[in-house]
Amino acid sequence: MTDTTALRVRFAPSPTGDLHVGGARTALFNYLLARRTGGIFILRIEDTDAARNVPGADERIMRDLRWLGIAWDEGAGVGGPHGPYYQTQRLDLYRSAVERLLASGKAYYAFETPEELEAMRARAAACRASLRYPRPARFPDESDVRRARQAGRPVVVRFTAPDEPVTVRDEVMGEVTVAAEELDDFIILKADGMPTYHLANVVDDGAMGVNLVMRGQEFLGQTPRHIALQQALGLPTPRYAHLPLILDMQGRKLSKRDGDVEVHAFRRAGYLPEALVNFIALLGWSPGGGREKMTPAEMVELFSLERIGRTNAKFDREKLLAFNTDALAAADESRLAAAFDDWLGVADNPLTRAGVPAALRPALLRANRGMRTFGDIAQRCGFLFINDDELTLDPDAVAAVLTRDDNAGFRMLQEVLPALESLTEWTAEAIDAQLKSFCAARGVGLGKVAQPLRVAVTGTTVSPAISDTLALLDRERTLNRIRRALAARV
RNA sequence: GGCCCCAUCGUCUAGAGGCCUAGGACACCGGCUUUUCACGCCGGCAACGCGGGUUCGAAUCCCGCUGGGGUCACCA
Repeated sequence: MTDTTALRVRFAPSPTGDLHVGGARTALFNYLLARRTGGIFILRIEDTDAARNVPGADERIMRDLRWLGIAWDEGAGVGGPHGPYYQTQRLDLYRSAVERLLASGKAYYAFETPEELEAMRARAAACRASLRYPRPARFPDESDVRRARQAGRPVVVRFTAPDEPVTVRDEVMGEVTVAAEELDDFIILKADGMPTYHLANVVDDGAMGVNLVMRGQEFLGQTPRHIALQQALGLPTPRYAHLPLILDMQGRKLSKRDGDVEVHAFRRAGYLPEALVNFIALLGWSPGGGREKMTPAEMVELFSLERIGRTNAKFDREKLLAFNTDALAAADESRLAAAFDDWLGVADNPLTRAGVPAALRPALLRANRGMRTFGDIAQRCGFLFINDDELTLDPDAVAAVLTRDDNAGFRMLQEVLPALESLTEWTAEAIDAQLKSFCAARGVGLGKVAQPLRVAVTGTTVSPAISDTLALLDRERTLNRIRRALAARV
């Protein structure tokens, strides 16, 4: 194919909820292909289902795409020469398409109620067949429409499906032919005057010059309808590339049941967008050669339609977690700081509720190297955001570390307290040195001292390295907490 | 159920007839490191769904079976 015109691709979500990882991958692949080929990536909002639209969902989807680093050249939020990019603002276009179809006998009015259609479907199902709408010998005319309206019946427009088989040449799935009998006279204009997805999608792709449609495989079966519509409307048929699906670990269509699947949920949990993007890029695509870790720029460089697979992929959170751990470890200081700030702005946990002073952030990040998500910081450092007199010691931790062996832990606390009190330079390094010399002098392992201290100042057995834990907490609060623990000893 | 798509370790995948005693990553198991949890390091386990062909030779090509998924809306 030696097409010299630039590729025009699009991502066309309906604003019915947050962007989930499946949609994010579709958007990503379209974006990568556009960047790779010097094409244009369009974002169009398909909001023709008034009942399902969620106010603000469009903005949230855009917010999530931006966070992922997926930028669009034309579309909602940025404008462009083919706008507006919200389908509810393009209704005239669909109506005139319907008019043309009606005028040329390629579409006709129908008046059944949902209940009647349901009954027809039930009858068809009884004969173990799916319903094909019975096309009338004579198409209703305007006077029939008037009568139907007066009778309070719904008025829809149906497309006259072709009586020839339709072949989709899909660039991922190959050639797929659907027999004419499989095509039925589907609705293109709903009773509320809104176009259905099929019509609006085809009309807009035509109007926006979209010449390659890349979307989820669940649409493959609909594509013959779209091609038939394009032909009836005199529109060119774009290239198609249907992506394999992303399933949950049970092998079912990804849903909320399997845990959070929204991009925003991962942002709030403390994932890095580059890790998420890298991970979802590998669901259904592979650069080959065992290559996995890539920067966005490398993905653009390596991406190609030919390397998209055909088998559905399961969404493995464990592997994503591993990617995030690695990305966090690989991020340089400024990147990490920026991502942490971002996370503090969107997450909701004891840390963010307390408000983390900017001055404390670098130390927090340093003390938590090896974390898997930013969420780990909240788990490991919550003790910093509790008042000394409100800190409660976990009974299990006390039993295991302080009272056990005839209060060995408490006694150790008693002994190490003076060593800490005498320390004036309160840095992790100084604390570390002091604790080590204390241990060396007594001939005990650091663990024997660290755990009692950890329980006394955090109330738990888990926190950053003991020197970091104490340094983070500050001298006065550390000593105060040790004294309180000792005083509380029965 | 009709139609369509798919089929390599538990998972994501590499593999485009001999390079495969099938490679990598995650998970898992074992060990090391260690001040807790993580992190890190080393090692190990683990797959071509089944049956027929084609071929000197098949994970790679063809057919059937089985299994999985999608779709059959006035949702997209």
